[in-house]
Amino acid sequence: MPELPEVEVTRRSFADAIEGATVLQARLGKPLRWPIGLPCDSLIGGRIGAVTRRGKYLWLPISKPEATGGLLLHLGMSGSLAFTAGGNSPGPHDHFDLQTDRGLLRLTDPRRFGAVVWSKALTVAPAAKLLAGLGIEPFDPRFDGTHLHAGFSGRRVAVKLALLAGNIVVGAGNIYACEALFLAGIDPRLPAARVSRPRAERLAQAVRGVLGDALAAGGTTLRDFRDAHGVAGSFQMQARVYGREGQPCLVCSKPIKRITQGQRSTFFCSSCQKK
DNA sequence: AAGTGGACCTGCTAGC
DNA sequence: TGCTAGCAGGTCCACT
Repeated sequence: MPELPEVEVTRRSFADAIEGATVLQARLGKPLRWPIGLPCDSLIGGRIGAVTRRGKYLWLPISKPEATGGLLLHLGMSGSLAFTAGGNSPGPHDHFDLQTDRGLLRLTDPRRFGAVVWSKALTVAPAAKLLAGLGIEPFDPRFDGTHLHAGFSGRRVAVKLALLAGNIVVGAGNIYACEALFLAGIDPRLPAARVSRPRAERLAQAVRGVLGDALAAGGTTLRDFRDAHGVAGSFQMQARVYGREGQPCLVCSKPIKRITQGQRSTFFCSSCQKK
């Protein structure tokens, strides 16, 4: 589900409300991607700080007199967070609850590719290791065509896969990588190293543009994405290529193609996107 | 080092 | 109606 816009929309939808709350109870459901790394009960009494985001991870600082640290959250493919008054008993896909004096933060994640991991700080293990390979934030002013071009140099992989890898720039998952390449007019199969400087500049702008548009639209809701208050996103209405196999390109009317790259679907217009 | 493919897990849909 | 194959928003890890 969640690429950078969905994670950021989620963050914004509950960060202010939960900041300063005190943990009353915590509960785990079925195992997620990694063990949380501490007994849930030891979170009780902790005070929640300002929620931040790095790539597709959220960081929820929790401090106690005797222990300070936080929870690093990832929504995987199918995760979402809800922040509610509470009272509902957990369903079969609710795998983490953080009951606070201001409401219940609940992670729902059917496929359980998501994660909730305790770390004493972002700068130490295990958080530091998980964040170590991440590329630059797309809204960082230092992210531009020069940065992309440098990251692509020497890479023979297809540009789509280089974008998706997240070690050059974070945040563009399968939907937004397809969309950005369409907007930049670049064939997703082009080897990354063969993207020229000017095209890298266009691509950087396209990545930032599409992620920004998606953020403004509240993210993409293909099936089940909701923010922490249950609000769906609407960017799927604006998608130019993703999920549109066989439908006419909005620019040239030729049918959108679907191919497989790295065992994932890529949607593109073979007429508008050039090698 | 970079590239490739498998792994994790569940649910939904299309097709027979 | 029921079964099966294929697909899904992510990313880590082992292997070449």
